[in-house]
Amino acid sequence: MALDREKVIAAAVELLDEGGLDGLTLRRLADRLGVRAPTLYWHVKDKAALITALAEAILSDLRDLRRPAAGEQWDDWLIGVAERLRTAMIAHPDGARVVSAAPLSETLAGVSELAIRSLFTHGLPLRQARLTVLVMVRFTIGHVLDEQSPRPADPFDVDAFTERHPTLVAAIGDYLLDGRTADDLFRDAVRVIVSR
Amino acid sequence: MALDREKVIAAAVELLDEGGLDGLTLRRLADRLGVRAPTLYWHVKDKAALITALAEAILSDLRDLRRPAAGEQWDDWLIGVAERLRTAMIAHPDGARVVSAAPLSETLAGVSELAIRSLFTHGLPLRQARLTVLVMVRFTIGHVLDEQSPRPADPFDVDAFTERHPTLVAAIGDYLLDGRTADDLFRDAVRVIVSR
DNA sequence: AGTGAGAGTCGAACGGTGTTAGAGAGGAGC
DNA sequence: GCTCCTCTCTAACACCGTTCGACTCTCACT
Repeated sequence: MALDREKVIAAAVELLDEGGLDGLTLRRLADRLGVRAPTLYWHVKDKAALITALAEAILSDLRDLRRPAAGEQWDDWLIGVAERLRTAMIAHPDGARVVSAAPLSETLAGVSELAIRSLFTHGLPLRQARLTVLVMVRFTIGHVLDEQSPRPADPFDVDAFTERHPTLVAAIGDYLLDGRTADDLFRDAVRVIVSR
Repeated sequence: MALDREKVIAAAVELLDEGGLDGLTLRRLADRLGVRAPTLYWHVKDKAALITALAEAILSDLRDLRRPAAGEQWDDWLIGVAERLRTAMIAHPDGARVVSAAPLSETLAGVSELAIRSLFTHGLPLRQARLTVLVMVRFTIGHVLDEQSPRPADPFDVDAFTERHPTLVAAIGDYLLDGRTADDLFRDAVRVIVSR
């Protein structure tokens, strides 16, 4: 029944799910574990280290990533990877903020490693493989960051916005016709990157 | 000599430049303005509102953006826009963090509006124009976020990292040969997005 | 059995943070 | 003279991450 690092991080994920990154506090985390705040410093060096571990936990779904199946197109495969990355982050409030706050995720490095190697194996020049994967990963983080950012709470004047940015609004409107979802938007966006 | 919102934001930019986002504190900001912290609430609703205004200030260089010149290729033009966006954010520590923390930048909406319209004018279907601009903007933010994130301070074992991710390291090494810079990497990355 | 060394937790405190309430100074307009 | 509005203040609240040093408990070894 002893407390260990793993339990601390698991509880931190719960707290993140309930109140976002701002709701994650060392004192609250300690409360949940039936312990006082200074105790956490025995298991975790820092709050920054906690968030790094949190990022790793969020991305853990990507750890069992497989290379492309025989006969699978590399672009379809890479789109699938991007979707899994987005899904993992979007599963937790502020998930993208947490991942982008972590200096260099080991899991993300593993994903990039595998992806570059797979694209290279499928005939892309090494440089292009690297660029494609880099753009995919960073776009996905930027995109989910935007998806998860708070909607403007201030009195937001839609009409004035439409008047200032008619083409932007028309583009959104055009896109959201016939039942397209945010998932479709993301997939089509990634297609821009991996278009062969 | 009276304090106004504009001066508050200008001082906030100075403070951001000196100490990053963590160094930007309402009390420190008040100090610099020769005033006490609660006074700031007369000029700015919130710290969140201050950061939103800060994002607008950071992006203000993009306000005088011109449409593509006659005969200019739309892809070259869009790369230039991406470079200006990156330059504006990179000019301040945590610039990308500030921009990504702001809910929806008016300036960024203006840039997107102009870019979508320009690409559409140059013959791209509206949907593709929108997707291209969306990916460009969000990739650029994600990229600069990464460029500005603190290098891993922990004892970072380069050899072990290389052993775990050989292709990733080889890709970086290959890229940084013959004097290529981070600017070149960014331009080539954006090229992946706007390849016609 | 006694002792010593860790592992793990604690109370107390430090120096900070954003934010609110309410009082007061100063000038403009009647 | 008086009121209204703009702007700044003091005081305080409820937190925050973090450090220090003391305490308990368990276990291995003599």
